Amino acid sequence: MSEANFKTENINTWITELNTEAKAAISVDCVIFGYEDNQLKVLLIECNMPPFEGKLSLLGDLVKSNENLDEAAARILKARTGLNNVYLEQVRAFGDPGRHPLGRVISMSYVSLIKIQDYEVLDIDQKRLKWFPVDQVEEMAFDHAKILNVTLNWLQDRIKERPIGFELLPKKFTLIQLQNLYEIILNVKLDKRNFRRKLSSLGVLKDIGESQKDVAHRPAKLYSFAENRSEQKNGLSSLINF
Amino acid sequence: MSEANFKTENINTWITELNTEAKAAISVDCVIFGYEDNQLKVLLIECNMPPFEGKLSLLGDLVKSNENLDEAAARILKARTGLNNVYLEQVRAFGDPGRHPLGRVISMSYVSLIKIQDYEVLDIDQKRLKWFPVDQVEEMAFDHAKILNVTLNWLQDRIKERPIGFELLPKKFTLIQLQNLYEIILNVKLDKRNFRRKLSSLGVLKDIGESQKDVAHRPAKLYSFAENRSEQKNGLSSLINF
DNA sequence: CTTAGATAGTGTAAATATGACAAAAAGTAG
DNA sequence: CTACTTTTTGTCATATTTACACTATCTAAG
Repeated sequence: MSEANFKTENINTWITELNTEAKAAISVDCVIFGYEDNQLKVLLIECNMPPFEGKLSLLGDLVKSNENLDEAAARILKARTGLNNVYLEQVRAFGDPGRHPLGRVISMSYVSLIKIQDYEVLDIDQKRLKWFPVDQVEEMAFDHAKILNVTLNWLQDRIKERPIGFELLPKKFTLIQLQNLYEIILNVKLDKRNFRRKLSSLGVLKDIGESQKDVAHRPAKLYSFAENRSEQKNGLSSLINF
Repeated sequence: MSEANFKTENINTWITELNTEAKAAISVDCVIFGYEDNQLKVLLIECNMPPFEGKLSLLGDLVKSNENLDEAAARILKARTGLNNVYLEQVRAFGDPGRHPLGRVISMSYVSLIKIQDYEVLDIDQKRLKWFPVDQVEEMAFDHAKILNVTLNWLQDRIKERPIGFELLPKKFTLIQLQNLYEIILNVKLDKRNFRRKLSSLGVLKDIGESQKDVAHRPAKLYSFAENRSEQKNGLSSLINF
């Protein structure tokens, strides 16, 4: 019986354990993605905690005692971007002992997708907060490089299955913008005509009858995202042809 | 500034917070699935902690201070089933305040798929441990009904994308068994010929040249799972025709 | 040995989805 | 009105999916 401590089904031992060795701090780290200049970017802050001074860090905070995990993530997101009601979802928990130099901290990573244009600079920490292209992020604090990596892989999987790419674009976007977004996030080259055919069969695009302005060529039509859960049968997997 | 506590980037406040309100107990709850008698079953234990005495509970334990989350899950699984090296994956974290009557406990749910025939009864707690068909689980302790529900949905999504159904069957199985498994987990009716064609195109089935014994009819051929990551392009989604 | 009973195993044709591919249309700038 | 840039659109060959029913193989009973 050294393998597992079944005393934990005894209430007194539970109480004891709950108050001693098993306690840890709980945090949430938000991986906030944006899309700008044909690049997938992530919002990071310069860390000032030893031994990671100067390294980049995800936006995280401890979870408050009266708060659930989703609420904590929403609070962090709101505080950093000023945004409410944006795409926000838990990815998974990271809890290696030793992942935090000050003690045991279990962190839930959340992914958020925001329309970068809607983002208000709330950089109360004097310029320590910046968008970084995901493929140009150098060293990170804690295990945040791993968290970012896992979360990015998660996003790549998810965007193939569900129509969430829109969350990263302005409310009105062109089909080329949308295609570029997919090409960049998935690191593939897509066929324009096939991409459009697939998308229109999904029925989530709404032609809003407007066009681009101020471009020195034929303006592209603008679309918006119409939630329309009709034909999600095959997801978007087949957008991809290598 | 009332929205988020940015003092957490100050090391002294971090240390303070890490040692006061933000601490919580960390646990892992394993949702251990098995498949038997044409039913998807989950291994549960009768809870003896007030106020949930007599209710059913997932198999969980506190995470030890020197242990990471995956290790904790593997330990619990080993202790309860005697099994090592089986399918085990983190699903997500549950951390509502108040989810545990004795204080704040953050729990990571893990899903495990086991070949129920390999399971050794390690019921040191006198018969409180039992397999329950997932659709016949009545009241559960804590928020375990929610955890079970989320995890089951996760399994249903995942089994459509990756060839993990095998994990629930004996090493040698028939195609009909495999089809039944999918039908029951996904709650759909599948076409025998289409199911087989799709599966053989995936290239993960190995005909082991044996057949069923002791059946009063034509015996079915036995197959085993051959890890063969060739053609996972479309997953198994198209197994399904409604 | 024959037959009945039970379940396993197999093929094909029609519809749909995919992948590869290029020319015409719509605007701006000079 | 011409040159330039970028958007938009269709078709055909191939692959995949769906719908559908009969034959093969074994045991058991007579």
